[in-house]
Amino acid sequence: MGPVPQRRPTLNDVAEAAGVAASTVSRAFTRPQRINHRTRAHVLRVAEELGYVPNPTAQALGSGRTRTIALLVPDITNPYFSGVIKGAERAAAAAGLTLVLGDTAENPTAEAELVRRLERAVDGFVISASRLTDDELRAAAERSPIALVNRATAGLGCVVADYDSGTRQIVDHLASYGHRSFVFAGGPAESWSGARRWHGLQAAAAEKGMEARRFGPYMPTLGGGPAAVDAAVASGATAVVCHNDMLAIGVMRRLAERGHRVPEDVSVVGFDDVFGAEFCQPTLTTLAERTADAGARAVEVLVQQLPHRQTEVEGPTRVLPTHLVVRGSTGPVPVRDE
Amino acid sequence: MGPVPQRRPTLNDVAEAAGVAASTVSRAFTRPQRINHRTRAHVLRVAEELGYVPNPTAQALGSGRTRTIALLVPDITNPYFSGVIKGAERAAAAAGLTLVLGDTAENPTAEAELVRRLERAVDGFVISASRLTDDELRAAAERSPIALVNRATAGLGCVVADYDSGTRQIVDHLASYGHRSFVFAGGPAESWSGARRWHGLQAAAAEKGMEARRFGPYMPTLGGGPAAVDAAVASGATAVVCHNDMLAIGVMRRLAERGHRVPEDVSVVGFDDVFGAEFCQPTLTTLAERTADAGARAVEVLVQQLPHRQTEVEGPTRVLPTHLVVRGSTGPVPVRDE
DNA sequence: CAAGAAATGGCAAACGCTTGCCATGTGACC
DNA sequence: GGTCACATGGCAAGCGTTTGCCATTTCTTG
Repeated sequence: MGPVPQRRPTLNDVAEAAGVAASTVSRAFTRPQRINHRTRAHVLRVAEELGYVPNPTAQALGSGRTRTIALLVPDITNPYFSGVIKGAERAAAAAGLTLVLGDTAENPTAEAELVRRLERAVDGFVISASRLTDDELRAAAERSPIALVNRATAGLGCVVADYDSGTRQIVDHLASYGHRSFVFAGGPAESWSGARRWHGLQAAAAEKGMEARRFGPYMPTLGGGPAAVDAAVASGATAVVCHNDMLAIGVMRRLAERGHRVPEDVSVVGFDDVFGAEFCQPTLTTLAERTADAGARAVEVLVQQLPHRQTEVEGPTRVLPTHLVVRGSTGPVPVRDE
Repeated sequence: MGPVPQRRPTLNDVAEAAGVAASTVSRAFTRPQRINHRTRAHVLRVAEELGYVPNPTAQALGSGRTRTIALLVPDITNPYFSGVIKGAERAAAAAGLTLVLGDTAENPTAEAELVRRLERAVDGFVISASRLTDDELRAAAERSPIALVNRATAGLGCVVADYDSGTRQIVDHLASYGHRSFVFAGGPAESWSGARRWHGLQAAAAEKGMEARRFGPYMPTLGGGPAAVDAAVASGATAVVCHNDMLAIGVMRRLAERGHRVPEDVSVVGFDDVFGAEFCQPTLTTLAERTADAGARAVEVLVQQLPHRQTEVEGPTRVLPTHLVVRGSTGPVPVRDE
């Protein structure tokens, strides 16, 4: 019933069949220029005939390289990360690497443990929206190459979205609709991108002479909406900028429940432009990032740090552009009768 | 700049430090009952002190088991699979297994190649919505244990949604609204679940004396919408059941573009209840599956087939229930003036 | 044509762990 | 006290590659 464990040909079988030493066969596969062209062709042909496929585990043991990298994300189900995953998947495949996926459940402890657990099994990590501290990250980077997505930590390879420009776009947009203030519904306290977003919003608001207040932290999910709304509404805000789209959509739903109209009574802005932002009700104005690009780029950055890098794709573009997608959830500031 | 390759303690280091043989240390970790309780405690303490962590690669080479499984999905970005991934992730972690993720790009060739490439690197596969033929799957199963999600192939472990019941629910729902016929906008021809869905719909329609017609195949994505709509509208359908939610949403958008109202002019039903279905415009009536459960269950089924299974969780429930979520995209059949 | 360089292939030692088999120690039982 | 089964630990042979080093050949050059 189970699979038949019929022995598969090994490198030695090929060596014997081809009448050469095992080392020659090995090199035929991994060091083409280290071996005579004709010998190589011969070996390859014999290998082909035998149906030989190198055993990745043995290769890893021998070489110390697993040709595998790990991608850690806080929540696989969050569509924001789907883009990162997809991009990383592609880039990894292109580089001949296998990708293992880890869900850290938005949890620093789980993240640290996952790193620990996978450390020996992979050649490096891409960590998206890490919840670890800079020191923890640097410590981990002592042991494995690491590239970060949406998190800048000195000394590590990082790929980040351009929040300075992005937040300014948001603030300008709100200002142009006459809003004189807004509320920021913050996400997890450990979120680096959350901090960047708030920082950028504050700076842009100051430039424009607008008032910005922060509430939270809230869960960056639909479920975070109610709490955020209740606080924001109580404060009399005319616009609420949310840590991400999930929260923004949760906020809009809660607003609807409470009888507030979007955007007539209050404008809502999100971050990420996730799948769904363009068909929720109303459609969501949000700051779009190039998530797939970020994932792919991070893998490239990581590959640079791997021993025996062959690619030299390195470009300076590690800050990825963002752009505001204006939809139906933002509008003119309401006229209050007070 | 790169990580310092400081040597990590090996099993032999621990053995030496503990004054026992390497085999004893090995067994202390992997065969608790094969060794004296006190010796084990001692070894474990020494290992702890040294910061020893077994090298998974070496373990794999020695034992032939990688403690890693692969999950193959047609499209990581499709929120339907996010649930499966999440469930599989959890179950794998619970079983102490590492999960490798593969995106087959809805492509049988890519899928087959991925299996081939990972075969030696993992202990088994969970394949979701496989596009391979039964024979191909069985051939692959000769070499590695395989569990299937939403695909039944004789001889393999399978976890499927209860489409017979689900499609009947859909048809009953439409019938109760007075629809006398509907159109099915089909997905990829190789899709097993697509076939099951259509089969169930047909059977249920026949029971109810309704007429059902099938169009397609269409891309099971937003982009598939336009083509599906153009065909469906031309046929004068009052209801269109779509292969999945992505297509359904694409269909609704196209309908709106073409000036048709949902559900007043035409009702739309999807499958999967993906994230977004509850807040698209209008909200989508759809058949919900327990995707995370399916992912988790499939991993359990796979684990059963692995050598040295310890769990005996096996239950007969491999057909997971489905339920229709009625929302705003379905309504009474329109009164036509002809 | 000699001498040194470069190309090529082989040998054998890792890589770090697992596991079959054997030796010893221990207590049970008669 | 002797026999035996069992518990426990050690030995050493793998597992299938990679790779440093050396020996031969084959080229280059002056």
